[in-house]
Amino acid sequence: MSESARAPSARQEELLERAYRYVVEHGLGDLSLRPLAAAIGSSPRVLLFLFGSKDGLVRALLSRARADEFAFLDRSLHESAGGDLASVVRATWEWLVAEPHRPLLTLWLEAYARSLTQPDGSSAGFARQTVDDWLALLARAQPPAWRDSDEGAAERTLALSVLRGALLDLLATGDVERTTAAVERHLRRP
Amino acid sequence: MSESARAPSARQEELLERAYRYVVEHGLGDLSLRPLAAAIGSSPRVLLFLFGSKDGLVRALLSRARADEFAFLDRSLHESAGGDLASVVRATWEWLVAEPHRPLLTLWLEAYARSLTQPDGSSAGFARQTVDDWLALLARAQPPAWRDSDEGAAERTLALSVLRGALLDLLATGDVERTTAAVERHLRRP
DNA sequence: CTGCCACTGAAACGAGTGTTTCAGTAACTC
DNA sequence: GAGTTACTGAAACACTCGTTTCAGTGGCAG
Repeated sequence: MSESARAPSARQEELLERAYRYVVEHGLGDLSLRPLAAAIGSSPRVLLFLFGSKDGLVRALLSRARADEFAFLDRSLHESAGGDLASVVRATWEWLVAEPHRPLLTLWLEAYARSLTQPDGSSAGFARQTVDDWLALLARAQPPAWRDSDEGAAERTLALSVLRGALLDLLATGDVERTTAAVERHLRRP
Repeated sequence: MSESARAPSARQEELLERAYRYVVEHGLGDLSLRPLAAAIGSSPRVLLFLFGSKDGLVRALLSRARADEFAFLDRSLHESAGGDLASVVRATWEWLVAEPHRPLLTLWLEAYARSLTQPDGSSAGFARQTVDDWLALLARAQPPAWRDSDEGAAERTLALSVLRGALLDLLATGDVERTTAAVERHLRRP
């Protein structure tokens, strides 16, 4: 009856944190319990005990990744409180372009692709959720009247597309200058 | 000495074609020789004989996928020959948004993420190559003088970002109207 | 001291993996 | 007919996988 994922214990949070750092480095694709356990000083037995199954562990890791995303979302929302859409986009791009975030963003993309490939797997809904979350964030930076119009929806969808499209380019080429210039070019037209 | 991937034989092309159709449906992530072979009326032995290894097969599949991409690239280039950047982008989006292409584009995204996660794996360079190919296509739709400037590079990088960002949104939400409106919104400003 | 509880180690289980070995079969060349 | 070439089937090999079984820890409550 035990051995499932109830309220997270202290040990569970600690191991999740270490596993998360491991996954950000190595990706989700060929994640395997034995190498992971060895790297973070644990054992498959314990991971299975704490998270119920490998699937449960992956779910926990993904939700941990979303926590990172949320943390930035909140920070970005407060920093540019009252700012217009352009300033939110600019602040977001600055965060995306920072080198230390690169592995995290690669993991994010992997989870995104995963949730599309296997809609019923451990990463189900991941892609859909991030789209909704970010659109909601951008909506808050729009004037309330404009926000509810179709054109307002198109405007923030476009803003999100520019950010994510440029991110795809950045992750593949590493070309900060060109991708930043593209984002700036988008922003310099009202 | 034999059993490697030399000049593609007739049988090899036939099986590659069937395997490709299988992979477009099932993804690359948990591709496995025995189920694949069973589905396309072959055997692991034969696939290994014809492609040398599973890695060789995956490489062949990815290059087959790129052939699909190239086919569209060429068609798009001829159809809108002499057209401006906006018309090329519009034609491309029409192709991306067509329902039958959805599984292919999901596979494309999976390969893209793969090549970022494991830069030395079977899909090495995939992301980088598609970015370069598409940027080159868009460049041909720009006036020769403008094309070589930094602003020209930023303009086509932005165009590509809009297309791929909107594609990410489309694949996750399936919302054709909103994503199309976003692309159109981008196009309606010179 | 007793019982409970969260946690852990060692080893095994059964299934699935890519790959290899061995033994062919059909077709085409000389 | 002999030899070469391209292809194929059945079975085994050596592994890794997630998961389970069994047998414990150490700590804290009654």
